[in-house]
Amino acid sequence: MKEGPDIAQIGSLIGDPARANILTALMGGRALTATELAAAAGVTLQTASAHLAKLEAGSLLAQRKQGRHRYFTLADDRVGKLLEGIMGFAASRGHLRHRPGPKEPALRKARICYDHLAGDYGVRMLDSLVEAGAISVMGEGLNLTARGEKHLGSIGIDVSGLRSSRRPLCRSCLDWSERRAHLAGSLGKALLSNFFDKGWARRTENSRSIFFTPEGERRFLALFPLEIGDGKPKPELDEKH
Amino acid sequence: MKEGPDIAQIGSLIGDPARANILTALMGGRALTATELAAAAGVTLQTASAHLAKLEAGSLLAQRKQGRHRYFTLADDRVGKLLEGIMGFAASRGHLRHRPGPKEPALRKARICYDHLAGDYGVRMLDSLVEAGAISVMGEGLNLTARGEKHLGSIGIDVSGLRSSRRPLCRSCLDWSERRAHLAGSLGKALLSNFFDKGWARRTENSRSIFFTPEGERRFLALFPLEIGDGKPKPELDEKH
DNA sequence: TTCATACTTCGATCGTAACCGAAGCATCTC
DNA sequence: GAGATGCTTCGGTTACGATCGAAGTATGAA
Repeated sequence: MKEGPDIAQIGSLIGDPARANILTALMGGRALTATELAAAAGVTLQTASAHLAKLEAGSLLAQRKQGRHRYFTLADDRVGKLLEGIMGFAASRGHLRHRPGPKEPALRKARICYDHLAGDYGVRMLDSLVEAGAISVMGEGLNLTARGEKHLGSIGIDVSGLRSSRRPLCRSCLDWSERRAHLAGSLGKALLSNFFDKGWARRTENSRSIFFTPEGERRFLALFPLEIGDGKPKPELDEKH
Repeated sequence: MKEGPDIAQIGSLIGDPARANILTALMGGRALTATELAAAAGVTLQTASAHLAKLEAGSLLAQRKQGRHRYFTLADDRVGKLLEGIMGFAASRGHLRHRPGPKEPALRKARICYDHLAGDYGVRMLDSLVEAGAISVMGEGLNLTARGEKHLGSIGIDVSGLRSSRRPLCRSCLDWSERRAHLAGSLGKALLSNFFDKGWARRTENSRSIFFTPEGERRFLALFPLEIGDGKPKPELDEKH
C-alpha cells in the first residue's frame, strides 16, 4: 500500500472549515490580508494566521508583503482549478452549505470563479459564443475559431496577446450552481476584465458575486444573445463524463 | 461568507490518511471487501468499517452486498476523476509519500488509474496515438479521428459501441508520475480491457501496478511506437493550463 | 521617540474524531 | 443445529489539532 501521491495531506488542508472558507474567499481572485481572511473564515487573527501558515506550507497559498500588510492569494491557477473541481463535485453530490443565505441568488446569477465569470451569466456567455460559432466544442475541449477571434477582437480582446501566455486560451469549467460548463482559461479571464474595464460590472465587497449595472446588463445580454429563451443548449460537460 | 458548495466536507473525508488509503486502493478499479480495505488502510476492521460508513454517507463510495461479503467501489467515475485531479495536484506540489518503496518503479511504468492505463506506458500510448494521427489534441480536449477509429477497430475496439455510453470517449488525464497526459474516458478503459483480454497484461494482487507479460510488452510497444526514442512529444496539458 | 496597526508566536484549553477491544448480528458451511 | 467467517455496533481511551488570550515582532505614522 502507501502508493502514489499524498492526497490526504491536501485533503486535510481543505477539510478544515476555517481553511475552506479562506480558500473560498480567495477564489474571488483578489489578494486579501490576514485580517480580512480571518473575518471571512470567522476566526480570530491568531487562528487565521496559523491556518494561513499551513496553507502556505502546503503551497496552496502565496503571500506578498506590502508594508505591514500581508496579502495572500491562491498560489497559482492550478489551485483555482483544483478548488473549482472540488466545488463542482460537492455541488453535484448536493453538498451545499446548509443555509442558502440572502446572497445566494446573486451568486447564482453572476459570480467570479477565481478569475473568470461563472453562474447563470457565465453559462449564457459560453452558450452564446458556441451558438455564434465563435467557439467550437470538442469533447471536453473548447477552441476559439477564426471567426471567434475576429469577433472578440472587435470587442477589444487581444487574442494573439493571450496566446503567448502559458495558460490555455479556452478551458471549460464546471459550474456548481448551473451544473453546466462556462468559459475559463485566459480568454475567460480577459472577457471578465473587459467587462470591468468597460464599467459594465464590478465586484462586490465581501462576496464572490458580481454586480452588473443596468446599462452593463443590457449590453451584456445584447452581446451574448441566446437563440431559444433558455433552452439549455449544447455543452453539457457535467452529467456525462 | 459561507458561499457556495461545502468543500470542507469532502476535503475532510479525503483528508484522513486511512480513508485516503481506502480511496487510493479503490482507484485500482476493482471492488474490494471491507477486510481487504482495512488491510490496505492499515487499520482494524472496526475502524475501517466506520470509515467506509462515512465515505458512503458522503456518497464517495457505493457498496454491494454479496453473500456475507460487502464489496465497495468508488461511487462512480466522477469520484475517480476527482481523485485523479487531487493526485495530479499533490504530485505537482511534490507531496509524494515519503517512502518510495519497492513497488514505486512498477507503478511508474504502468498502473491502473481507476479504469484506464497510466504511468509511462499510458503516456506512451497517448503520445503514439497522437503521432499516428489517431487522436487529435485540441486545447485540453482529445478527439478520435476517423483514421483512429479505423485503426482501433482493427485492434478489436468497437468505437461506435463506446460512443453510445454517456461517458466521453476520450479524456485526458494528468499523470502524477509522468506529469504528462494519458488517455482516459471510455476509450482508455476499452483499450486497457483489451490488453487484459488478450493476455498482454494483468493486474497485480495488492497494488495498482500492472504487470505486462514479455510477449504482451513486445506487442504493446510495437503497437504504440514512438518516433523519437522518448523525446517528450506534444500533449503537455499539465504545466500550462 | 512614541504610539498604533498588522501580524506571529507561545501556551494552555478543549472538543472531536480516530482507534481498538469486546460483544453482537448476519450469512455461509458442514 | 453448531461453528466459522464477515462485518457492524458499542464503549472507553487517546491523541491531535483548532481555538483563543497574552505576549512578542515588525512596519508605519505622528
